Amino acid sequence: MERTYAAEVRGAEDILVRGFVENIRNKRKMAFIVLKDITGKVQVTVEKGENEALDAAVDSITLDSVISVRGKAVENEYVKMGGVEVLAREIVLESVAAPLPIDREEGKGHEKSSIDQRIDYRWIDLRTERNQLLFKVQTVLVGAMREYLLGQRFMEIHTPKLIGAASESGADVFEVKYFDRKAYLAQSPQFYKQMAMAAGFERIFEVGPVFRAEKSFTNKHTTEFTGFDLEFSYIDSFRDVMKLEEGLLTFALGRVKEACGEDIKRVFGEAQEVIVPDKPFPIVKLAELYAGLEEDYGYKVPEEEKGDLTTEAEHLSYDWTRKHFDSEFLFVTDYSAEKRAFYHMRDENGIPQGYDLIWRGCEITTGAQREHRYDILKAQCDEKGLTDDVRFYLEFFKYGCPPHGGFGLGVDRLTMLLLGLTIKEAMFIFRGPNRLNP
RNA sequence: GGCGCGGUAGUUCAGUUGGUUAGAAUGCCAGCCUGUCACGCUGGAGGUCGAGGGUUCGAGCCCCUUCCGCGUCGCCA
Repeated sequence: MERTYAAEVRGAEDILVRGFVENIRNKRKMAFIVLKDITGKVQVTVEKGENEALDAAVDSITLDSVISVRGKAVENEYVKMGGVEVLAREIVLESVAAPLPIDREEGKGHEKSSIDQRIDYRWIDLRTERNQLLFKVQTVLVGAMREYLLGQRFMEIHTPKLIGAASESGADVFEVKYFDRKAYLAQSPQFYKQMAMAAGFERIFEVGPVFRAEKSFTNKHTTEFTGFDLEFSYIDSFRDVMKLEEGLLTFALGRVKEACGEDIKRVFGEAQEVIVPDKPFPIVKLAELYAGLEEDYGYKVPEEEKGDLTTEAEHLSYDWTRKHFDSEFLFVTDYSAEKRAFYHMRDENGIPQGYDLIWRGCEITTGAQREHRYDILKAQCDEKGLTDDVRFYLEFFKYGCPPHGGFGLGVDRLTMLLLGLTIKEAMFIFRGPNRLNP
């Protein structure tokens, strides 16, 4: 018999619902079971004393067991939850759950277990409506971004994550054993994205894992995350890259609001409003941002930090951006060349032609026009002392390569900020310096 | 790596100046209860107080060592 989803139960003579037992109120003559599946919840009602097998099943059900229930669906205004119930004729206990080792939700007189404890039993934690909505939102978000790009002649590619040379800096990559040699986990698809440009692909993107061997302990860092990277050719300036990202995010947020905006507010709180930008994102130079923060909040950057954005400034920028531009997004440009990657193009004054995008006070993107002229690129590479490490990469630019640029966007950070969470809460499974399981 | 904080029932937490048998809520188990919906009521089980050492008549509490974890900064997406 075909299964009916909990949210779709209406009056019916014979129906089958299947799911987890979210709650059970087992009384003398009656039992009420709240069954939950991916769509929602429905009450299963059992009139006891008529069917021994049924009574026995009810008595052995524990919280979070998995059951299949056949019965009659009746619309009944006395049922607070959904106004409909399934009067059970048969209950099959598919799987019995032992008492749960964590509390997923706040209950009477207690908080839910800490996120770290919940991650130990993440599969149980993920059963909540809240967490399942999170991944629905992420699916809509990434799906919309893909749709947007496919509509603009982008191709989706998949670059290797197992690489032979420690790229970019060499310090923050994971080393793995590769037969009798060493290999490394890709800390960015950067070089391969650019190789695709040299290959004449013109416009590509990739959604895939990125590994960073950094002992970062913050609520927005993880050692493995999902990067949304793109790169495209024949641009005139890094402003073209910013323009594209602005269009992409505006489109994707529109889709998220449409599909999940109300659910997000209901589940994650009224304050979690999805705001679809309705005008261009403001753009400021890093020095201008610091001047603004000093003026409005008395924030002074330490001299040695001036070329980069500090965490405190990043947080302050949220309020500052809303106040001055009525925007949640902020493009920041004109970082110092020492702090930026060697492959960023620089102008005649040595200013990197790139940007960071800050959303709700958190960096979500670094983008730039890339240096595609071999001689200049090699010189910038020499300056950072990386030439030996990236010899293969430099080859990409020797045999013809269009001007191009692109950016990398953190999918997990995007999700986290969208729902007002920390990185640990926003990821399917968090990975950190002290966390390699489950 | 720097700085800060913390480890007490399955879970979330209390635990007074060092003083009998370490408490509560929730969960779990048993019993009662025709319609509950955070169901209710009664009873019960459940602890090497992270580990080791020390001070003391006496340590969950004070001291030392050690392990584990978290927060935050730097780093970045």
